Order: sequence, then C-alpha cells, then structure tokens
Amino acid sequence: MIYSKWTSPVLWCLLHDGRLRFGELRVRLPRVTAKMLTQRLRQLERDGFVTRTHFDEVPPRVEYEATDLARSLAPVFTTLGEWSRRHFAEVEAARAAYKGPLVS
Amino acid sequence: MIYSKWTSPVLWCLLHDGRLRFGELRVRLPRVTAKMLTQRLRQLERDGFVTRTHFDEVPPRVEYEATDLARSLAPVFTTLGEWSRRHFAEVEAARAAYKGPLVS
DNA sequence: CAGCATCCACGAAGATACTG
DNA sequence: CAGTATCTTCGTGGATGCTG
Repeated sequence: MIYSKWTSPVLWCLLHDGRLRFGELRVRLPRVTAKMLTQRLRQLERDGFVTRTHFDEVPPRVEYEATDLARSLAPVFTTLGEWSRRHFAEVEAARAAYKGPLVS
Repeated sequence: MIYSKWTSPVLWCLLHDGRLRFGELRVRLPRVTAKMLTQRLRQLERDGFVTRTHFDEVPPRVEYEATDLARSLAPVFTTLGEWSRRHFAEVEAARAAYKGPLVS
C-alpha cells in the first residue's frame, strides 16, 4: 500500500471526509489522474479498505467509503505523523551537513 | 524512505543486529544487489539514519551502524508490525472474497 | 459522470563485468 | 572486501482520446 504513490492520499481523504463520489475525490486530489484514481480505488476495494456503491442513475453516481479495516489504520497514520513532526528537522539537518557523494 | 524497496530491510538489520559490515548485510539480505545496497546505505547516511566507518586496511573493512535518529523510528516499526499482526488476515480474506475486475 | 483503452516517460531495480 | 560502471528490464505513473 505505502509503496504506491496515491494510496495514502486517497485513503486519507476517505477517512477524513467520509463517503465521497469519484469526482469529489478528484477535487480533493487535483494532481491525480482518473486512471490512477480508479486503479487505487480498485485495489483498496479488493483489499477491503473501501466499499464502492454504484447508483444506476443518469448521470452515473459512484460513492466510495472507508471500512472499519481502513479506520484500524489510524494508529499507523498517527505514529508516522508524530515521528515526522518530531524528527524530520533532523533529517533536513543531516542532508544539509552531508558532504559525501551525491545519492542517485 | 518507505517508497524505496530495500530501505526498510537494511534499516531493520542495522537496528536489530547492531554494527554490521557491508558483507554481513549482504548475507542477511541475500536478494539485494551490491549496487542497491550501496545506494540505500548512501541515502541512509545522507539522511542521518546510519553512520559509515571506513577502516584503512587490506582487505578493506567498512562498518555501518544505526544512529539515534534511526532508533527513534522504533514506534513506527512497532505500530506497523502490530497492525499487520492484528489485521492482515482481514486483507487476505477480502482478497479471497473479491469478485471484481483484476487490479493492475 | 465515471470510467476504460492506448501509448509514452521515467526512475528504481536487476544483471554483469570490472577495480583499488 | 567493498565497492563502481554500464546496460537492460520492469512497473508505476502521466497524457490523451473515447464511451455507456
């Protein structure tokens, strides 16, 4: 999950704002393409993190919602965020002080 | 960090087993190539997570060790591990039950 | 509106050969 | 032993066009 670029942002939106339509997610994540958004949502659905509800209307409406399994990730997000707030400045300091060969 | 394939495994070895030589890391991570191991170690050094100690001997000896900054990541590893132990079975169950289109 | 199909760009990673 | 150099492979992600 973490390894894919847009999974966390998508999940974050659904955890934070509740049930959302495809287009509403696009508004919240202006840089994501429709293709990638679809791919990530399918994967999240397959893995049990979101539910997809399709309404047979015109124009079409599809809503996505985070599951309890997704909500169980809250401590992971919290711990990562805490670490970042407390320690990321040290990373930046190390980078500024680094004198060795450039990292590819 | 998480986004790169070998960063976590390398860091895990150094946090778990202490100071290690380049070759000792290769033994613990048999699938990593020397090139990638070097790249990740350089990046970890640049970002302040490991120290590199070079001994001017023949044959050469280089030792890597996790810093306090690396050790500060312990809660992140713990939380992720806890989540996995408690919930990964649910992901596998969701995958087994999934009937939709295959995810690229 | 919510997508799918197609093609393309790019960077991480792998394979292999060589070296101080 | 601990790398470096070079080439190739692979997969994510981006851009564009089309459709029920």
